[in-house]
Amino acid sequence: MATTLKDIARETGVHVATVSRALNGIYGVDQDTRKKIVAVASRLNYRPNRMAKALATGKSHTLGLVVSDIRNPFLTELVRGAEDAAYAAGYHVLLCNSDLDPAKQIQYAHSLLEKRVQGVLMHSVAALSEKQLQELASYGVPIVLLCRPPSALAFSGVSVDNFQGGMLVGNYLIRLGHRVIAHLTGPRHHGNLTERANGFMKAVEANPEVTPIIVHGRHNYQGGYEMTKKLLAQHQNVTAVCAANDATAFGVIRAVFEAGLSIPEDISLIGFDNVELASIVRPPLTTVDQPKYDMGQAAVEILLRLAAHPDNRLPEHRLFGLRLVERQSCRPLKILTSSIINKKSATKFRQPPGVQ
Amino acid sequence: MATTLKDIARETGVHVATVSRALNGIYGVDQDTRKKIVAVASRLNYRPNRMAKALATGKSHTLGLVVSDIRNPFLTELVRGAEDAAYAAGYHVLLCNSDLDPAKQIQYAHSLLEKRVQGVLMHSVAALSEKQLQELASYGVPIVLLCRPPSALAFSGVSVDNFQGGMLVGNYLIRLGHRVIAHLTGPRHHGNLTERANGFMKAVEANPEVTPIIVHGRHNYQGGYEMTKKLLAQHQNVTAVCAANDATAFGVIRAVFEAGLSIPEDISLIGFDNVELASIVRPPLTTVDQPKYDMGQAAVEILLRLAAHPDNRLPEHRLFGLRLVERQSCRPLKILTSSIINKKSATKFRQPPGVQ
DNA sequence: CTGAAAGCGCTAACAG
DNA sequence: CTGTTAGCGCTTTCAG
Repeated sequence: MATTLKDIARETGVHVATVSRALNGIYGVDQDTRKKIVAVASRLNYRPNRMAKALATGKSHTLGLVVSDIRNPFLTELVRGAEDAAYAAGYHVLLCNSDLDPAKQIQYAHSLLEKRVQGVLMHSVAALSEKQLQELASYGVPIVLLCRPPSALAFSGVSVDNFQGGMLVGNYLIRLGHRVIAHLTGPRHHGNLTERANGFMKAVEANPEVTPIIVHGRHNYQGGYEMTKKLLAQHQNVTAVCAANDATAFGVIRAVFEAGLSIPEDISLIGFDNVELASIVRPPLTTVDQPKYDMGQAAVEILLRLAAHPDNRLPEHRLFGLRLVERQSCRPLKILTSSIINKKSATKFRQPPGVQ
Repeated sequence: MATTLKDIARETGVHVATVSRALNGIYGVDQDTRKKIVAVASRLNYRPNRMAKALATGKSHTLGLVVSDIRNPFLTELVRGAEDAAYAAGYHVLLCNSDLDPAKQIQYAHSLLEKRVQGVLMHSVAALSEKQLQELASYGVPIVLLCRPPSALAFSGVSVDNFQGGMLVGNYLIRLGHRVIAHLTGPRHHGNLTERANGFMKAVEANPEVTPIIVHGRHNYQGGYEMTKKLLAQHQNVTAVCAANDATAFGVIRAVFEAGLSIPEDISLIGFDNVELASIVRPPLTTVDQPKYDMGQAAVEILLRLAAHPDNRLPEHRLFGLRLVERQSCRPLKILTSSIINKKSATKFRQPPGVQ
């Protein structure tokens, strides 16, 4: 069907090896024969069969990428960064959505290995056991973990310091004067989110005058909405809430709004991730920026370096910095000691316990 | 490195062909030898080399998918639908981001063909010439076009009727009583968006009392913002705007807000696409739903059917229905004839020309 | 039921 | 500079 080296060889009257050399621009082919070969190749619309090439060379020029769900804007951005880096290096990426299902994750990983990808990027691997990961690694194909803390497992990876991120958020809110702060987090043992919660608590503990309220729930829009409903019903005195991530924060916005309150007038809100939407929503969301795109890119860079040196496979972990991006969902809280509170804000704004 | 059929054959004392048969569950292998082979295979952690298999069988079990930018939420959803359908059928998908660059698009398509994908899904092919598409098609690999109208080109595809969608929007707004309606669209010859604009105009023309205002610009958040700034400055009397898509509508929201007006009180707004965000933004956006996920899924189904029948390659086009989803960004306009206008709305709401 | 052999399309020494 | 040969790992007749 498709034209092959052999076709060109026959047509040109030379051996396929020569055609191969000519087309691959290897030094050592007569200019005239090369010209002729190239001409025939283009006339016949020759397209090299990369699978055959890959089989022969052992290089598929393909990477695997498994994420839980590409529709998560955080992951979308990460994937784009990865794809761009791969493309720039002449690689393609096979995209897999695991839906956080460990079995599906493993299955995908195996399929990828069978397709002889030269490396695989994995996100949301928290649910995999160390044994499972080791098994995958045992095939000799480099694996880079996305958004997992640097571990003793000796896997390469890219991540941010979530603990520090949590502290960042906590301190920010405290510095603004908030004293009753709710933190909406995920399920009880979600690695990254728990780290954020811990960081937050660390900040709080350094300031005995602040009261933290930790709420567990689903860390998404719906979950944020539900957690906030509950929160608002039980704690009239919160003046600030920080959410596990932006998606959760969006749910908070809705719930706060439905409760007849305003952000940031009554409740200061801060998210985490800085997805695109954070700047579009109203009020524009103050949040912590994770360099998603760069992380995807870096992960591929590490992967390719690892793939290029089957010897010297020293794992590498890149830790990215976090940055608070202030928008309009937080406001400084006037404290008792700050003498003057004008009428308007006194009635319109929620005040910390004791103020009213 | 990796264990191969040959390894298993040696270990088991049979020929590789037998091993192949045994492992592929082909009828005609002694139960005992099969058992032994399977045992050895699993002991050696055998993973078939799919590339070799693909080379031998001519089936790569891989599909190509080129979109402009996965970060476009519309496309994200589409991609997810496609990936799910592919996975369900035992296929993988290679994801490519072309950034709407025709050269990059063609280049990606060629790379995919060289990797012997069994089919390719392409979005945003408007910029490609018929000749270019034909060239790609000439390789005999089925191609399904995403979001292009059924054409004479005899390509398979999935799409919606954008013209009808435009009418749907126009009629809805007219029925609500709006008389000066702006339509924010894209560049002058953007196929789909132009169709929507045409459909909108069709609706308007059937109602002589309605004044349409067409604004061209970039069909994204920023563009929507800019177009609206201009619109509001030049036309004090608009009471409704429909945007080319949701992203544009989000820009409208911001601009309207900054102008000190409210949605839907002063301006009724309607989008197109129904991306997830549409229900999250405030006010929740009334829009036209495109079944993105289903379209991605359907496209893969068509592709696989085409791939399965190299003979009988009758192109198939699936046209999906559009559905108006009413949320809270539009309000009915009180007309002169509707006798009573209470004080509050008279001062607070914008009224059509002549009312104030 | 199983072995032998050829082949998928390309690369990579190794000779000439 | 170019042809020969072997081989990547698996499938698939064709014999036996």
